Amino acid sequence: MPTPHYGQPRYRVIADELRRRITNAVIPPGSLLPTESALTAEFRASRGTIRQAIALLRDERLVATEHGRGTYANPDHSHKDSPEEGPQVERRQRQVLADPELAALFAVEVGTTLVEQQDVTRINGAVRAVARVYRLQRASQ
Amino acid sequence: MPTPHYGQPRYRVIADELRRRITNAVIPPGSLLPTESALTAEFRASRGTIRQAIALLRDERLVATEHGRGTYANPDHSHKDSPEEGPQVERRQRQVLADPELAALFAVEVGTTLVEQQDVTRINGAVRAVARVYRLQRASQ
DNA sequence: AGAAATTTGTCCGTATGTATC
DNA sequence: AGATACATACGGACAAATTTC
Repeated sequence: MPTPHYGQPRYRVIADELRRRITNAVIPPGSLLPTESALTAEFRASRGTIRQAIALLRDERLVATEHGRGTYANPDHSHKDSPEEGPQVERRQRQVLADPELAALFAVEVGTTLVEQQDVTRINGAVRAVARVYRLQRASQ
Repeated sequence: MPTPHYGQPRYRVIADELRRRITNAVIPPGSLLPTESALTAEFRASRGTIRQAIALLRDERLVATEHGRGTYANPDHSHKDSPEEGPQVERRQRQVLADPELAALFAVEVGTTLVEQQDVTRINGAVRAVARVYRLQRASQ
């Protein structure tokens, strides 16, 4: 068979199927996925395609791969039975003292009080990004 | 042809070199990187290896790829032709080591390499805000 | 408008290196 | 030491989006 990939690419279809099995606990949390060669046989895809699919799940932190061992499902078991889906953001604000780099940027003395706002973005409980925004403290009148 | 990868894998070495050129403006912001086949010739690596290197930079948001067009360096066209007085943003990426606080958030070891993206927003030349976003660096594939 | 060339995207098959058991 | 499994790398083929003529 040539290489037709109308619509969804093969590796995405395979990733979707594996994701379904993991979220439905067909592949239980903490257990090993089938080996790459087993998946190669099951999906009739090449190893490269299987690895592309697994790489997608790895980016979602849905699996974790260990060299020479295998690929584990759901490594972070924050299993509070909370069916969270979309990203969740925690926002926190605090005062910090300007280090030399920030002081130079804001053109203030080192040690000047700055306001730091920190946003922690989580996807499925795993931290995806930490954003910190620094501003000068607002001069009150 | 054998496939030795002593020490650093080739795609990582190539990614490091391309990252250097971009941050040193040897490849100016907004410009196109050499095509995959050109990079194949220059580094004498297969196309797959070149694409692996570029994928790393894409994960760092250091480049952006468009199907049929090419891969752009530093996709942050913040300066248009119009001399606006609005806020101007300078974006910069660098790799930093996780301090204890970030390590705890990302659930990684202290010293793990993170990607930091810093945006400095200026209004009329004065720094108004400094934003730093931290993300995990993609491990492999 | 249309065909050709260019460039990235997907997929395959294979070979070899490296880590774990 | 041997077997198993993932990691890296090569080369070839065709698909799809864009640009060029």
